[in-house]
Order: sequence, then C-alpha cells, then structure tokens
Amino acid sequence: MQATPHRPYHHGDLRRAIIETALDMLRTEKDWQFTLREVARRAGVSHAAPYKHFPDRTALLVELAMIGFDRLREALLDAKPEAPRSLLEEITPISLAYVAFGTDNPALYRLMFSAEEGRAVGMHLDQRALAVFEVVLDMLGRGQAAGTIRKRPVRGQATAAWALIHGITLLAIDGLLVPEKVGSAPLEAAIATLVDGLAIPQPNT
Amino acid sequence: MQATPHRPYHHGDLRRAIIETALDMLRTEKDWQFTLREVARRAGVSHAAPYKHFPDRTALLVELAMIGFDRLREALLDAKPEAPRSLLEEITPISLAYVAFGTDNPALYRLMFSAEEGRAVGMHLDQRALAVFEVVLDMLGRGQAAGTIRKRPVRGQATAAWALIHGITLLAIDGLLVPEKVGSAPLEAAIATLVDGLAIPQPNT
DNA sequence: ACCTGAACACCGTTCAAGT
DNA sequence: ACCTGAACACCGTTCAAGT
Repeated sequence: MQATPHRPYHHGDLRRAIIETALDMLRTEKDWQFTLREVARRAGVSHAAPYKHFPDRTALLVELAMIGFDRLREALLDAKPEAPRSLLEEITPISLAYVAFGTDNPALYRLMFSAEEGRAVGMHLDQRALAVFEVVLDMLGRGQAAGTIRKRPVRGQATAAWALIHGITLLAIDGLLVPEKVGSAPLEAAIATLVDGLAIPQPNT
Repeated sequence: MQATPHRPYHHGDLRRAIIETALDMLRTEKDWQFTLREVARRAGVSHAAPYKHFPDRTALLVELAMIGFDRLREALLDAKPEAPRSLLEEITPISLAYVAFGTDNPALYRLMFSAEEGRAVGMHLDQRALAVFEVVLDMLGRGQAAGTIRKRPVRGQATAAWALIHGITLLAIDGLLVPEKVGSAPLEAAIATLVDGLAIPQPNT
C-alpha cells in the first residue's frame, strides 16, 4: 500500500471515524441537530456508508451515549480525592466534576439521557448509566461504614444524590441557574443542602 | 352564519386548535417526534396554515412549554396542603405532585426543558420556569420563618430542592428509577434525604 | 467486504395564488 | 385576513450497482 493521493475507496476504519466525527461535532457545534448525513459528509463518505456499520441512526446515538457514560464515570473516579478527611471533602469534588462534565459536553450529556428509543431496545445503555450510579453508591456506602453519614437505606441516598446532581447539571445546561434569579453560587449552595441531608446531624449546625 | 356541511375555508380559531391538537398528541403519542406537518394534518388544515399563526416550529414549541410550566405551577399549588403540621407534610405532597406531572406528561415535560432555541430567543419561557421555582422558594421561606427548616440561604435550598425533584422526574421518565437497580420506593427515599437536608437537625434521627 | 448514487417517503419553510 | 398547493432544500433509509 503506497500513499494515496485521493481518498481510497475503502475507508479503513469507518466505524471509528464516524464515532469520532460525531463526538467532535457534538463538542463543537452547539445546538446541533444530530444528523447522520452531516456526520457522513464530514467523515468524507457518502450518506449511505454509515449504514454498513450501524443499523440506523439510533444505534449510533446509543453508541455515543455509552461512550459518554463511560467517560463520565472515569471523570468521577479521577475526581475522587485520595484520602478525604470528611464527607464534604469527598462529595464536593465529585459533584463538581459531574456538573463540569455536563456543562462541558452539553450536547453529549443530553444525548446520554434522551436516546429513549435506544433505552427501549437494549439494556446496554442502562448498564452504563447504572455504573455511574454505582460510583455514588460506593461513596455513600463507605461513608456509612465510616460513620460520617446517616444510617438510611443507602440506595435511597444515592438516588437522591444522583438526582440532585443530574438536575443541577441539566438546569445549568439549560441556562436556568442564573445567579440573579436563583441566588449566587447556586451549585455550591445546592451541594451544601445535599451534604446537610447526608451528613450525621450536628445539633449546632 | 349558518351551519356549514363542509369544513369552512377559514377555521375560526386555528391558533388555539393547533395548540390543543399538539398538546393532545404530546399526551397520547408516546415517543412522538414533534412534527408541524402532522399537527396540521390532525387539525385538518394544510401544512402551511400554521405559519399564519406561528413564525416557525420553535415558536409553537415555546408556546406549549409555557403552557406546561403554567400547568405544573397550578398542579403544585393544588397539591399544597391547607394546614401542614410539619415540613415533611408539606414537602412530600408537593414533590409527589411534581413528579406525577412529569411522569403523566413525559413528552410535554421534556419539551418544557429542551426548547433551547426558544430559551435563547425569548425570556418568556424562563419567566414561567422561574414561577415554578418561586413556589418552592415560597414554601421554604415560610418554613424558615416558622422555624421548621434550617437557616441557610433559602435560594440555595430551593435550588437544591428543585434540582432534586427535577432530576428524579427525568430519571423516572427515562425509566432509570427501576427498583431492582436503584432500591425500592426510590422516590420516597430520595424525598426523605431531601427532607433530611432541609429540616432542623435532630440529634436522635 | 465495503462504498456509492439514485430513489422514496418524509420534514420545515416560503410564496404565489385562491377564498 | 386567512388558507392552499406547488416548490425547495433538507432528512432517514433502502437497494441495485460499482470497486
């Protein structure tokens, strides 16, 4: 195989190229209507080519969503402090990392939770989403064991924590967390209330 | 004007009819891709007719979203108990009413928060959304005054409460609140943690 | 085995023309 | 003043044909 002056007929690894291109456009083009034809265009292939690698548009969406959940999980694990000295010291950086992931990748984050059709079709997506849930679950479980958080059904606490952070992330993406309306530092304030709800109650607080 | 055996050329109140038809389809057709042409079809007019009443598709979306926020606000006010004897007694029914609104009108609820373009164009939508926020704000403000909830910046608490319920609602819509994965009665459990975070700490809890 | 081009049934939007 | 029909530039998806 010598260097080809023109695009070769066969693309080599079109599947990966399509995914990469889509992620790229999701990152750069804000408020982009995900369109298969444009992905193909930017990848330099005909609009029919993707169908050799994905059964339909939804399948690509699901693939992207799974990648998104994996990356989110990694971001959370990376943000986990080595030796947190308090519950707050552990919850805050993880929460901030979560919200940052969402606001840095708004289109991808949206997509992760709105590939409804995909959710109906396969359980793979749910699995990835619940892997994120388990990061929270694990954190709170260790907190309970260490005696820093309340003894309550830990899955309920994890659900509350996930929902709160998920909600904050989406409100932020939607531009509804404007300080003038909702108070200054809304993110930190909301996390404070979450910590209040998880921490062992201190009568003097 | 006598009774007309055939559809009159002029529709009477097409604007309202379009909105009504759209709300209807949003309610009945699950996972429906909102399409202007189909709304027109069901309303019994040509696909171009709606353009006399709405500048574009987004304008109709925004209109529907505003109606959604108004209805949500009313549902919350209706759910507010007459004379709550405790914080929990007031927060729980309102929270349940909120989530119920979302799960009963999943398509509309989604739409309310994803008419991005509309959000960019006008502030009207944000106003309606923040009217909902103010219901929460008011509830917590009275709670602080009555001494049933912690003294913290009330806007931060309201943000936390809204985000948590918003998050729960979306997770429920997305089918991610399955008891097998997330624990039984996830909704009640999450609300319990929210109440923990808002209530004046009791050392014995 | 992998990609292209034409084709089909859809959209949103516009605009001259009808009532 | 309000609605229609044809038209344009898009989509997703399929399929025979090319390499």
